Amino acid sequence: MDDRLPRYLKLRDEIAARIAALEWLPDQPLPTELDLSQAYGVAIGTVRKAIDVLEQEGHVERFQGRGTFIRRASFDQSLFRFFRFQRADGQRRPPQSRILARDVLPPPTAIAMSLKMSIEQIAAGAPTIRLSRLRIVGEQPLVREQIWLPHAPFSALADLPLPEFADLLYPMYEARCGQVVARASERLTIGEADEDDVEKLQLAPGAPVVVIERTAFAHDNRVLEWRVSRGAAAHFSYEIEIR
Amino acid sequence: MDDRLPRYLKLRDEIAARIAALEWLPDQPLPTELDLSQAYGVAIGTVRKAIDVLEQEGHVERFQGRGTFIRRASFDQSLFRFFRFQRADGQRRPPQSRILARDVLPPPTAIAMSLKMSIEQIAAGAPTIRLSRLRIVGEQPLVREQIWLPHAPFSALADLPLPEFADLLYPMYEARCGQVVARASERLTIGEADEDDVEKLQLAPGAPVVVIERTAFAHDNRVLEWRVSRGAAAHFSYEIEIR
DNA sequence: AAGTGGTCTAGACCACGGT
DNA sequence: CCGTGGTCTAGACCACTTT
Repeated sequence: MDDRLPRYLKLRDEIAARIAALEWLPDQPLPTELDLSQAYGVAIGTVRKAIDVLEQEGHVERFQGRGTFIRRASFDQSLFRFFRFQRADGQRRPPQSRILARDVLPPPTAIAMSLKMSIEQIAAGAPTIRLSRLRIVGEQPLVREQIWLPHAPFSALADLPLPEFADLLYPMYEARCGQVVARASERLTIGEADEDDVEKLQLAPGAPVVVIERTAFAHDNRVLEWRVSRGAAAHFSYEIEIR
Repeated sequence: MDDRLPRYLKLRDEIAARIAALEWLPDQPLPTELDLSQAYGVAIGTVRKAIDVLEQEGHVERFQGRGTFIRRASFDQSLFRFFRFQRADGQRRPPQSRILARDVLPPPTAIAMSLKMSIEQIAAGAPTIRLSRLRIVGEQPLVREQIWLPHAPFSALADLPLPEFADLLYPMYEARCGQVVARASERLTIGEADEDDVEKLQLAPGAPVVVIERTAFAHDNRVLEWRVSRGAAAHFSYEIEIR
């Protein structure tokens, strides 16, 4: 704790720590701004500025009249950020998901590193859960994914019958494992269709493929998930605003 | 002007209009917050909130002790956002630019639309300036670009001898034409190497190519430039934070 | 030393959501 | 109706830049 920091930033850190400690879940409001100002002995304007920062960082969301709430990432439309793909009727619905396989196994070193597993865990052969998944819009397989989860917080998913997996995983992480995804970081590259791409996505061998590697984080910066998604480059389109 | 809008947003709009009217250039400070609060008859906190918004939108930049200034876009590193490419010594320097050609001509309709030219202008065959450019890091040609500019504001560049073009265009737009780029929007897709790519970027025919279309805007939302950049997909890598 | 934006306070009133 | 966050005020003091 740096005494040179302004009060509102110190307060931000204190509240961020309580968020990281899971003191509130996305459906429970934080204390009101007045309560916080009294509890920490600062003016309400200072509390507001601290929460401004947390809001900009994506940790909380404010609703006038209701309160301030922990924010959950909502990437329902995330595939559509990268792939233009519409159903015949022009609608955008979350793609269907088909789990092809689930394995419980110690991860390759590179993936253990991406999951920020400790040296001890890696040496001890700590297991992970690997999901292989196909995402389908209409009848067309669009993207195939491999998803790696640390076993401990997600053990409930190691035994769940495959048919009970929903189309969207993040709500399941929250409902079944109490894990809230707060943010993610992604890396895009271009590769070539491998044998599985040819078979599962019906691509020509060697066709260009967009590869998206995503690391998803909790509010306390624990890595919750590492996934790699592959889809035909022909469908790829991505738009950015630069300021 | 909507009377239901809070005061700080109305004030934001007033200042934004003055920015759009080029009342200040990036090196001249805006009036101080105290001056603005007196000029508009609001409290200084309200002025600060209005400027907060303008700062978030990327219109202005604040410097404690110096003042508040119009922001210029600085995409010096913009190619490196998309292409991993290092010099032998690991440094990242802005790529060199070689202008291959400059033409003054009426644009194809699609590009006239992208430049937001009016129907009348298009019908009258209003000219544009087209630059063909190669961007080179070390000895390696990395990206080739076609850049289209509306003729009127950029006429100074229609006559400038090609050797006087600098590696970075946006500072030239400002210095020679008084045009400040405030923001841009980009669209990424994947294509195949065409004949020019094969020749100028030394790619195999049909090799995957990343295509970046950029529209650059002034503070008043005039389109200043439309450009398309093409580079080998093999060098492509892009990272995003999602919140 | 003078002038700028940054922090902090204390309090009033407004707009919205749920009871 | 009450409680929430949102707006607005007036003023004090701090940190930094320039003269």
